[in-house]
This record gives sequence, C-alpha cells and structure tokens, in this order.
Amino acid sequence: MGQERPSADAQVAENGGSAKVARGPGRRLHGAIAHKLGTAILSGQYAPGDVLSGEVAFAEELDVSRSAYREAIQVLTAKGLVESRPKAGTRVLPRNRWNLLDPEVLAWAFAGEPDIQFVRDLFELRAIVEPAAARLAAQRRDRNDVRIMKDALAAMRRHTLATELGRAADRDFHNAILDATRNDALQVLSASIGAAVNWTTQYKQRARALPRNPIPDHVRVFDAIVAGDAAAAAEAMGVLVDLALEDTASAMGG
Amino acid sequence: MGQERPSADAQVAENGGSAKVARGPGRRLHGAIAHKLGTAILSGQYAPGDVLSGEVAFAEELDVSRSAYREAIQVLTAKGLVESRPKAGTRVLPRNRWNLLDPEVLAWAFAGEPDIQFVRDLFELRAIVEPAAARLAAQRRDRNDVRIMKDALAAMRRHTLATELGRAADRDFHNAILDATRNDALQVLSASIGAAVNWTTQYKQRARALPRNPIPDHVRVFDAIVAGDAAAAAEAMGVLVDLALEDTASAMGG
DNA sequence: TCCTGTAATATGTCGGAGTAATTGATAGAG
DNA sequence: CTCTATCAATTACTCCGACATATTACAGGA
Repeated sequence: MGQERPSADAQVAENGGSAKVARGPGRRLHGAIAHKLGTAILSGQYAPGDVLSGEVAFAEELDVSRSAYREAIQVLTAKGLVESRPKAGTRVLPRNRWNLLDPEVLAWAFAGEPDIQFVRDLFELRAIVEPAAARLAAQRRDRNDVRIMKDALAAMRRHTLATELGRAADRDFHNAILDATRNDALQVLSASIGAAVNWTTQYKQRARALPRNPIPDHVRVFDAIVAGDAAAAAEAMGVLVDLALEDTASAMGG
Repeated sequence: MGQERPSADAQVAENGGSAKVARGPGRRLHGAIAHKLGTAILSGQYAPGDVLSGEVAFAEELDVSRSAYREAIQVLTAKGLVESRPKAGTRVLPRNRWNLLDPEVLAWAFAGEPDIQFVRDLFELRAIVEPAAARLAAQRRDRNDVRIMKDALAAMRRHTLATELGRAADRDFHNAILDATRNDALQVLSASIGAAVNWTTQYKQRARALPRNPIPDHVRVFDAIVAGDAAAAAEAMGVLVDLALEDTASAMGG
C-alpha cells in the first residue's frame, strides 16, 4: 500500500471530535453519508464481515441524526453492500453480494485508487459486450440511428478528444450504437461500464497526450454498421476496445 | 390527532379499508413498501414522469410512518427508479435510468407478468455473456473448479431438473463456471440474469414437462472446459442458452 | 450436557417540529 | 408587451425522543 488517503480518522483528529460529512450544494445529507460509507467500503477501509458500530454511535460520530444515517444505510443495503439485523448490527456483506454494476457503486469504486484487478475485469466484460452490441446495431439500425452516429462522428472530427465537446461527441456516438441495439438491458449495462471505464480514461488523458488518432477506428465501426455487416462491426469494435485497454494499461503502469 | 399512539396491534386489528402493506415475517416494513412500490412501477402501474403524491399523503395512505416510507423511497432512488426534489415531489424516472440489472429490480420485474420484450432482451444479453464466460472458464479453470462442476453434474444426473435438488445442482454447475472465469463483474452480472431468467423457467416447468434431456448439453460444456478448449466451450454454452430460449419462448406463447 | 425461559441490546417504527430549497406567481423595469 | 427579479407557498429534508420488536446471550433447571 502506497499511502493512506485521508480517512475518517484524520477528519476526526483534525476536527476535534466531530466528523461532519461534507456535502456539496444540492446534495442531500443521506446521499453524502452513503457516498462516504460507500467509498470507505469499496476502498477496503471496511472489510466484508466488519460491523459498523451501532446506529446511535455512528450517527453521533458523524454528527448527523439517526434518520439521516439510517436512510444512508438503506441505500447501501439496496446496493448489496451491507446488511442490518436487530441485535447483530450492520455488517459489510461479502464482495460477491455487492451490485458491482450499479452506476453509483462503480463511481465509488473509482473514487479513490481503483483496484487494478477490478479494472481488468471491467475491460474484459466490455470486450465481451461492446462488440456484441455493435453486431446487433449493424443488424437493427435505421436511418435515424445512422444520422445521429454520422453527426457525432463529424463532431468528433471537429473538436478532437482533447476537448470536452469532442468527448461528448464520442459518448454520443457510442450511445447511438447502444440505442440501435433495441435492447434496454444491454443499453443500461454498457452505459454503466462505459462511464466507469471513462473515469480511467480521463486518468490516462492527464498522464500523457493521446498518441494515436482514434477517428479511423471509429469510422471502421461506423461503416460496418451502416453497411449492415454484423461480423465486421463486431470485429471493428473489438479493435476499438482493445486499443482503449492498451492505452489505459500502459498509463496505469501495468 | 391524539397522543395515543396506535400500536402495531391496533393497526393490524383495524384493517378496514386502507391499503396497508402486507409484510411477511422477518421482513422489514420499509422493504415491504419498497417491494410494493417497486412492483407497481415495474408493472407500469406508475409511468415515468408520474409523481407519487406527497410524502405525508402517501405515507398516510399506506398507513405507515413517514420514516418507513422515506426509507423505502431511498431504496427506490438508489436503484434509479425515482427521484425526489423539494417542491417537485417524487417522480418516476425514465426507463433508461432504471438499474435493470439490479437483482431486486429484476425480481420486481418478474413479480407480475413479465414484459415479453424485456425477457427477450435478457435472453439476448445472456446469449452474449454466458458463452463468453464459458470461454474464459475453459482458459482459467483449475482442478478445484473441475471437481465442483463434476459433482454438480453428477447431482443433476441423480435428481433431474424436476426436483429442487436437481435445480440446485444446475445452479451450482453454472456458478462453478462463473467462479472459474476469475472475473467478479462477469460473475455478478451473470448471476443476476441467470436468476431472473430462471423465474421464467419455473413458469415453463409448470406449463409442461421438460421435453428434452438437458444432461448431454451440459456434459458437452463440461468436457470442453475440462479440455481447455475455449472455442468449443463457448459454442456448447451457446447451444445451451439457445435451447433454453426456445423452450421459454414456446412456453410463453411467443 | 442440553434445553428453556428470561433479560439485555441494537435495530425497527413512529409522529411531530422545524429547516431548507425549488418552483410558480407577481410585480416592476425596459 | 416582454423580460427580469423578487417573494411566497409548497414540498421534501433533517432532527428529535420515545416506544416496539427481534435476536442474541446468559442463567437456571431438567
């Protein structure tokens, strides 16, 4: 372990006893508490099996009411992170009970230093799902889908991935592909993974300039989908995912 | 409104007319409320955009405290089903914001008559993910994985899928494959989908006896994984999923 | 030793009071 | 007449203190 990140202990020590949860504007208190506990659990600060000291104690320690604390716990329970039972207390569940594909859980996982192995797992899953999505899109896209993809591609060309507008166009392009699959489940899944993986991509962006022009690869996917060539679309998307993995892996020092 | 607090007994006794939530033993009240509202939303009883009449009104209608109601709402919010804002009320979010892969959401979706299109989507996703899982399992399985799969297969032979023991063995077999992939994300995803799809399988079981012996197909998958033949494992698993889809589709009158 | 009943403890549920934030209306300025 | 800024009402958010319930642990008896 390199360095510990500022934990609740640090805040307690620094704040003379009361570890108030910081909450941004518009953010609800229980949401902030859930975020705090969620990131703590995902970062391994609480291990599976650990019990969170009693409701009253913890609420008092965080300097919030029991209601707010309980609502936060319900959120964590809903995501499979913890389980509460009378007399037994609230304990962290084993990792295989966690809803790792929940967008918020993914965000918590990537809030700190993301676990290398988990990032690998996500890329692996992406490498399975995205090409399949491209295959379906090639079979089912209509004129409207093609138009949206075409516009997004043009915007990517104009702004490049270095700008926020360019990245937005990139997201639009991939979302258009997902829409074209006509599969809600696939859509939700891929959107979650994509968002999570993009956290690491921003990482990469900081580390060093993008070495390669991503447009040609995107064009290959686009052309295959327009042509209705399912196999080619899957193949081209596979290349795209592999390249992204390659970049991220090298940026993370893997 | 008197001080006299109607105790739980009084509430049960005076069960005349109000739509009280029924809660089984060991089940928390807010969990029951979340289940009630979740199924109502998933079944289309509340459409996206609809607002749930205010906290106080709804809590009173269900004859529960606002605390219990609010905790239930936090659960639904955590799953992306609703969103609450001051002055605006609590409104159902558009479908693409729902965490459709959340195990509980899936259970709610299958609580009533499941949407045919959604079932189709799930099978499609399964047809993408499961063969890929088998492929990875063939590449990464160790002696222990093989042993567990072998035992499960033997148990399936003994008890057949008509018995609960047999179905448990079937689940064990598929779980063993997932474990062998060494990919947590894939594991969680596939387990969720598998569980949901099995709801419909039970449907099928009721409709008519299983027409085909599932053992040979499972054996083909097993053999390929043991042999480390990735392509054959993916292929064999693909067949398995296709057959399951076929059965379910015919049972649902598709 | 094993079983049973009892007590302790932590979560679960409740209702009410007060706070904060968003929206819609209203009034004023251009 | 239109647009903008201010205000008020409505609603969710937060807090509090009390009581209910369930599960565990312990003590006592067979």
